[in-house]
Amino acid sequence: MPESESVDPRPQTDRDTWLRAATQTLADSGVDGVKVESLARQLGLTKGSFYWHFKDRRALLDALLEHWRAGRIDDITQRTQCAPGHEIAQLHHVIDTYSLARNQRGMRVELAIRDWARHDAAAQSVIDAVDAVRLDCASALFVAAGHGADEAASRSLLLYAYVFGLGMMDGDREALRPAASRAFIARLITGG
Amino acid sequence: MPESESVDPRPQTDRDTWLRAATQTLADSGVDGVKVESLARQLGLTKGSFYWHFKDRRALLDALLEHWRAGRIDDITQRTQCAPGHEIAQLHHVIDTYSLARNQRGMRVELAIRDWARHDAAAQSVIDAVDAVRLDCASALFVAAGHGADEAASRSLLLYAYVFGLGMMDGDREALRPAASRAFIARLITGG
DNA sequence: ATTCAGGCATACGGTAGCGTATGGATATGG
DNA sequence: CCATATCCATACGCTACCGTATGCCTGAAT
Repeated sequence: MPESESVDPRPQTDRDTWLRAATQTLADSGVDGVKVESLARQLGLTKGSFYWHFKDRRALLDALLEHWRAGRIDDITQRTQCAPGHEIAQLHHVIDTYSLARNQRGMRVELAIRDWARHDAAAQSVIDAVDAVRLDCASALFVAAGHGADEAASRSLLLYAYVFGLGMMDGDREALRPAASRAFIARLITGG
Repeated sequence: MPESESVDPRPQTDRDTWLRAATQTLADSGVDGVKVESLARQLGLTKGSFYWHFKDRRALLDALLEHWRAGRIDDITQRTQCAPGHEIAQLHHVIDTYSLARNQRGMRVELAIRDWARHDAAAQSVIDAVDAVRLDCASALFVAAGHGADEAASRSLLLYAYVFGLGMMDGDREALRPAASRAFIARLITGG
């Protein structure tokens, strides 16, 4: 009985299969669409498999949240690092990352989790943590570009409220927003 | 047997009771929380009452959507009329209407319907109609204030994306947005 | 008083989902 | 060859919800 601290060589292979399917369903149908038996049918498995990998449905949802939180924070910290003097350009890149039709899937996941957070404390906690990092990183860029702390915070809030509001208003179809309009709005937000 | 055209003296009293309860539940728990038997318990009634007033659950949801659509469009047309020369002030009033903590309930209904629209064509159609009126009315104010058509459309989109994005980001609790910050953001959006 | 329709309760069948219990299969190490 | 652990299927009980069928009650019209 090796009770040593060498816990797991690689036990997450099939667990991640469930996580991926759940994330996809979350993006497509919201958190209420993430159902154990529904996912099992989709994967060609049964509940027996699920309840071996997860204690219950809630454990899957918590794992989903944790995975998303870690991924988002990694993404933000990477995307907000730039050479001095290029802060505004970097902020424009952040805006494009969210408002471009590419990676529309990420936006759907985000919106689903935000809606979920309206009824679930754990989801709200993850949203709060991710938003705090986002606003801090964006504010740091604005400050590095020469703005005051208050203005930097205001512009950061406007930036993220805009990109998520836009993602909510034109779900996937990007009609009514030509490139010139997006560029004009981005300049208003960044002050560039 | 009076088969005349005098159809209904007042048959909507109890129907509206169901509609009000459904709207409240929609705001609190999303569309998936609007359940016939749950509403019946909440109202101290049973399904027998519900299925007398509504054909099925879908009829309740459709009535909900239609009621919201009519109310929103009335509200917009009223709120975007103003004396010449006061267009920017009127736009600031529109922003305050949404971003103020007051009538946070209206925001919750709005967010619930927007999330609902991601899976339901009827809800999406209502959202599209309301958004079109909103953007048109706001654009008309910007144009009356002297902006070009393209800039007016861009600023209107930024305005609504911001207020809904903000409503989504800080669900009800209005921390991190002091009055000075809100005023600064509003000036950026309106150009005032 | 009788009739009749509005308004609601009760009772039923059916579906979908959650969680548990248990057994089968495969593989790996002793 | 056997034992143990991993991974999954089957089967069960339970609950919540939808929609329908049907019956009760009350007030108003005749």
